[in-house]
Amino acid sequence: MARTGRPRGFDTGQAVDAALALFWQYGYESTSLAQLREAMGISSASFYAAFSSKEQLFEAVVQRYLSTYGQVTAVAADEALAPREAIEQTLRRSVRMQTDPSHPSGCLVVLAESTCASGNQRVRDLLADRRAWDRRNMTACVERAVTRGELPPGTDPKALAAVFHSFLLGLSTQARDGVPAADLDASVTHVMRVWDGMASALHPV
Amino acid sequence: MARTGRPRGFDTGQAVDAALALFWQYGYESTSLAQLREAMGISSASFYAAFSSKEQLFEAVVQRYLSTYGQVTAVAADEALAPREAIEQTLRRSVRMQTDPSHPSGCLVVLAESTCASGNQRVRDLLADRRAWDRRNMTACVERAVTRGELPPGTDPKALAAVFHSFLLGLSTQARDGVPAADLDASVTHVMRVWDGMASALHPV
DNA sequence: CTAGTTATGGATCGATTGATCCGTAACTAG
DNA sequence: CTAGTTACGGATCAATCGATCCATAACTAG
Repeated sequence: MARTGRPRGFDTGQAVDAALALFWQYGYESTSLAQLREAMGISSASFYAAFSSKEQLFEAVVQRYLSTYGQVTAVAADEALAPREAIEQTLRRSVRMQTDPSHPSGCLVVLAESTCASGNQRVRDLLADRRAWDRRNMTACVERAVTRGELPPGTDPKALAAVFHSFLLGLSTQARDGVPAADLDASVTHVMRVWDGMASALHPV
Repeated sequence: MARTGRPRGFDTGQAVDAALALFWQYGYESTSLAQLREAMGISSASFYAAFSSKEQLFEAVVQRYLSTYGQVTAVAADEALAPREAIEQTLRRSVRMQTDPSHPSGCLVVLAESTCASGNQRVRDLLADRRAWDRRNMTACVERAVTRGELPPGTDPKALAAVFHSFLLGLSTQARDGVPAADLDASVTHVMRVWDGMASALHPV
């Protein structure tokens, strides 16, 4: 059944996508309501009727980002994949996504709120939670690899995961600084040697 | 000879240090003039007489940062060191510095302006220049290693440097997210295996 | 001493911030 | 049709932004 009252004059999904592009480019605090309203093509009243506040809009934007672009890191949580493959694919897909010229470079989760006023702790936590999730997935990959006998028993999962996660986080700044995608993709091949170096201890010559 | 006129009632160096702490913690845009003036304990007039503008104060702050905390990455430019040692020390010192609880975590150069309003491009460039400098130093380390016969002739300096630089850049976000220094230091040991893996091609079994 | 110079506190600037309010338009239910 | 509901454009809010101005204080040169 159709809802009563005057119908909304704009598409909420498209408005969130427009906001996503702005928050991704400029970050949370540096994107103003005026910018958002102009990109959405709506008035102040319509904005608050639809999204309640800047912060709640940002939450919707993050949710949208995570369910689309952000999915590139979800392979790390796929237990059907071999652990090494899961991590390598996480890195390669992240490189490709973050350097895609059809949208702002880097990752919104890393860039949108690296530093912020103390009043926006909620926004920071929102993104920090996702980073922690990625980190846990990568750590779990290493732990699974040890269980499966693909890495030596003495492996330190936290330290090894920190290598790949740090590399992943650094991609955002590199992408923003204009490092070519080809260089980044080649560097993924190199960083995966960390894994192989650990694994080679399992096959003594 | 003493300068004429009423003497300054505060120490400029201490004021810059106070500003450094704020910009490091909250970033450039999120640190307000009111915060800065309160931390410095001076009035608006004194502020502008001494520093001209928020942007110029930030430049002084960056200069101060680079000549102190930021020196941890300067070892990468030291050609007296063995290239591998230079890179490893850059990473280890960065871990120690960025996790030191006596000041804000992470690196100001990476965190203070990852995203910004279009009007602050100047500030962004200021920090991006330093990141590019670090990157060039690390690339030069790899190139020197090839010249010195410590890495194979076919090595891709850009790709290999991208591994270490991406790892370095990622440290800031990890430090902000509270990853323990011990985990990060252990991960440096692991990431250096990328270098050793390349170098081992020089010594076929 | 006086004249010149610089720094000070504090009021204040115009612009912009995120957010609210109001009268009206556009729709549905009955 | 009328009554009820929701969305609209646009004016406007208090707060804060970075920055400026002015009268006065505190110093030096002569």
